[in-house]
Amino acid sequence: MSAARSPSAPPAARQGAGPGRPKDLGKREAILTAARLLFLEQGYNGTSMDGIAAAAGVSKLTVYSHFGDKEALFNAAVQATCNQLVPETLFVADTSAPLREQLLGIGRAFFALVSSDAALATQRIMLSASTEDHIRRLFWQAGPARMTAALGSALAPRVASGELQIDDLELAAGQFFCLIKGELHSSMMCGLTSPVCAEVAERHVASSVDMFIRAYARPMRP
Amino acid sequence: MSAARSPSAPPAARQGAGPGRPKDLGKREAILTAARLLFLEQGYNGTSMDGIAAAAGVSKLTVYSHFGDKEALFNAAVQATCNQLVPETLFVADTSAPLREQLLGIGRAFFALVSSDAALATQRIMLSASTEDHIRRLFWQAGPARMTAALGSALAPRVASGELQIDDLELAAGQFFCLIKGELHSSMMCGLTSPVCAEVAERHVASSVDMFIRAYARPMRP
DNA sequence: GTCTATATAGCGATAGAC
DNA sequence: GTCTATCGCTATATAGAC
Repeated sequence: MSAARSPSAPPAARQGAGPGRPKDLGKREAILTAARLLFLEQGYNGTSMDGIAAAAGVSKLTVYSHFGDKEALFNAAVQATCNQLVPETLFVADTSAPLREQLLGIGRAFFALVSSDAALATQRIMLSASTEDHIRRLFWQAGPARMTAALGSALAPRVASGELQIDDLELAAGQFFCLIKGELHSSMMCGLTSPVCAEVAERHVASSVDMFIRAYARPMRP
Repeated sequence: MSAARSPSAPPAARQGAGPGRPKDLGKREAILTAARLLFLEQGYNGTSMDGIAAAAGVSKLTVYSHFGDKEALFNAAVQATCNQLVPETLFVADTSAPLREQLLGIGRAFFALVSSDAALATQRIMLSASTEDHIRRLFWQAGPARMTAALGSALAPRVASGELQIDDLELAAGQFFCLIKGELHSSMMCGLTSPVCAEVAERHVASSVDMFIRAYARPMRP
């Protein structure tokens, strides 16, 4: 239902700029881009190699020649997406700003990250029953584990200075991220409130930060 | 690879007790039970109608005669599982017990619920990309929405008495459940720490409850 | 009302031509 | 190195016998 292309048309001059560039890398990149998009949109089982080849503008055998089989292509797409989604420098331990401002900044960035369409789709794929456990663990290491570790490091100076009273830094970091995600994130994963308006998001982040501060800020007895 | 049954053997006297019972209801129930189990174990796409028929001990056409097609059977399985998973009476507003004890009881029950294999599998199915949004919303109404509303009602007397200082009850209830689930739940969804030991779970619930109390218990100025 | 056997279609992976 | 055409397998859904 998609054979509208005449078989004698030259396939070149459609992908990039000049015909003299190395075709290999361009096609490989196009395949990987198409695979990432389709896997995120339709899941592993819902995506066919034919569809990836068609979306990339290449033939199916070209896909198989670059990546071995479907699972290898899926792994490559997962790696690429994870590496792009989580930035290298997550949070700077900015002890000069007030605590609430620092937490608000981290909370806004994290909520925007997990609320993005790409992240929602990634989580759907990762938590799907058809995804194997070793892929899920790979995602856990590349995503949530790095986040909690980074937040723990960012919060350590506040604990050392006595501004925060936290026994278990990793536990508190996990609690912070769970609050920031909140039920809003769960409802988005369930298809409700798909694009949450900026004002609602800001109020949600502020509520979470304030609750975290009330629970962990220095109590009355120094 | 499973044709070990002789075709001349009578298929009766294998399902229930007596041959005089109505076969219709028994087979329908068997099909629904098998469908629920397999859908939870292997997801929608991963489960075949052949597998359901084999697990139920009936033929494939019997499945099609009772439920119209695969999607209708899936919907029926989802409805049945949701209705069974969430108990009718969730929490009693036990204002006689101390606050911490009440929250610990609710937290233990909720954590045990969302950590059960059935609930984990249900959430995998619900959040999967292949599940349609209207099914997800149905699950949201039957599950999380009822939980937060019930906890809000259970906490209302504590707020009225001044023991808790909460502006938005629904928000606080959602925060409580997010804390109880915590990163432990996310890691379980990702295949790590599959059966969490009782001691770890108890410490996790207690940490969440204590943080909630520190954030929302009556401040120093009455 | 139920079962065996089959039609139809889509997908993953491959053979051979250019 | 790339494309067209094809094999083998599986799954949904159905036709006809008992």
